[in-house]
Amino acid sequence: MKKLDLALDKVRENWFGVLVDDEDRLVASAFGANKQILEKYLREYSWKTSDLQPTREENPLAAEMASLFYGGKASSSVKLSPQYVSPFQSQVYHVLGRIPVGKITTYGLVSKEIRSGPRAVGSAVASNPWPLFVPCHRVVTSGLSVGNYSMCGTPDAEGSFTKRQLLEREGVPFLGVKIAPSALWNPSGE
DNA sequence: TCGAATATATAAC
DNA sequence: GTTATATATTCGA
Repeated sequence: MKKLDLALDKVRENWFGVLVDDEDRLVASAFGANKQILEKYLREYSWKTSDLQPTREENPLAAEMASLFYGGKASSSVKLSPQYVSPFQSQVYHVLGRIPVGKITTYGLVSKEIRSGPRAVGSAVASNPWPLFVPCHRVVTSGLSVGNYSMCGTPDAEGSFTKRQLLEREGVPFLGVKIAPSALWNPSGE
């Protein structure tokens, strides 16, 4: 890898940032209301994983990410750069990629699918470098409450609120603070 | 290597 | 509602 580029875009009240490698593959993505926090997060991720500091560039992937955030569809051709995630993380993200739009699954069901434990799945989902592109917001607790969500690396109430909004825009039905059981998707296909 | 820290699940009160 | 305990993976001293 020769270089990394960092691209930022603002749509309505949020900033969207992507880190792409020299083959235009997505290394990491992040979003949030605060541009400085967003950029700092992506630069630190870049430094920790590759020892490269990215240059500032334009990239259409940032706008695509905004589209996903506001309920649009992904253009199918986004390539993810796999080199900075563990084998265990890859397994988890493969399962997440199969969750249909408008459905959710739980940390426990994902862990059964790959013969691991729910807590380990939680850690892997929390460290997803490609939020929105890998739909980690579609994983919730076994009690069907929304659960936690990190933005720029930190989980908080704001994150959980955003997670719920994402799910609602995708058509996931809520009953009060819980998700309707009809929206549950089981990765084992039963 | 080991101990602590997780975006958990389950059972018990 | 609250604990207590089991659990897999990761990270740092």
